[in-house]
Amino acid sequence: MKVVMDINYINMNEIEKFFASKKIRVTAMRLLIYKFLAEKEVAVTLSDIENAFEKADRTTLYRTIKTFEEKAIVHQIDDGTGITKYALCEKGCNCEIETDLHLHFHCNNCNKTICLTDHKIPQIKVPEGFISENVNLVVKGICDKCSGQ
Amino acid sequence: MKVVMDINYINMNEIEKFFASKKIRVTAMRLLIYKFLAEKEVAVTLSDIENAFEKADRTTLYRTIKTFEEKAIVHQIDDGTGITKYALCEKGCNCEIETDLHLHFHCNNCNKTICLTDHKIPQIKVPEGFISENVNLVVKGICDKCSGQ
DNA sequence: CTAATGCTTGCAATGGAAGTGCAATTATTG
DNA sequence: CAATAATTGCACTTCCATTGCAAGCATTAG
Repeated sequence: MKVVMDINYINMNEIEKFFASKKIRVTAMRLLIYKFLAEKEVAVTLSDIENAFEKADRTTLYRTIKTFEEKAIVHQIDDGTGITKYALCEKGCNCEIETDLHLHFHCNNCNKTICLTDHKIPQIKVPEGFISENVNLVVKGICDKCSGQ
Repeated sequence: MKVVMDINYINMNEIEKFFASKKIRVTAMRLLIYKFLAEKEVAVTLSDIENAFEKADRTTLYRTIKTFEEKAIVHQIDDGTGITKYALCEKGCNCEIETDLHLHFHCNNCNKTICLTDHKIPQIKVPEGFISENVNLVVKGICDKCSGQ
């Protein structure tokens, strides 16, 4: 796939180094998708990415995201809309590590889902015999932009 | 649809009264599905119900569950598997009321999802400007039955 | 530099779950 | 019993997730 590289080269170099550190190949598609995610403040669906890159194949986007997920570059968010969303992991975010989970906010008005990375999930107690490995917490309501009006 | 009523009649009468109090009609299908849910300790998917009542149409099961949901007889659970699950509301469970939310536990081993009705969700703080209306919390790990071995 | 290898991409197709329109059936009410 | 309203079953449709295979491109060994 040929793309016009109208994107910041300095940034790109950094991303390339980042990809190398994650031991994945640097491809145009991956760079573009990474950049797209980095520019968004909200979690996106596969369809969002699809619409942003209409020339690319859905499968490629899908597998790119899956690759990112495996390498802990993005994390999946299940916000209860039924559609899986994705967002870049923050610096130092260790999504694989159970204790590092932040919560997600889903706005019922604008339908956007945001990572509240500063808001760690409190310790949840589970009954005797249960072993907690992972916690998913989604708060639904009205986001700051929608409530401000 | 004709069904063999090989089920406890005394129970059935109670369920009928319950349905009446919820202002929904008593039908064979609804009684059977309610009984099915009551006998399960875990949240079930539409497919689970489908497999249990192979003679019934999927649409009927689907709409029955939707009716139950509207009348706050069952509540939906989104446990992150991507498939919506349902469980009976407990006595006094007010799923419509945001403050009454309990957490759910999803076992990564047996793949079952359980309502931990005794475990209320702690108050979650959201940033300035955000309005919390609803909280969904799913803990994943190993359940008591699977960890006991 | 070139060939061999392996990862990446695109196309086509599949599968599963959710949801809807309509007609037929069943229950309720007057 | 007749009229009305709710419920059920069938046939589709839509949408998202996922996979197999072949072609293309990048990396490595020689």
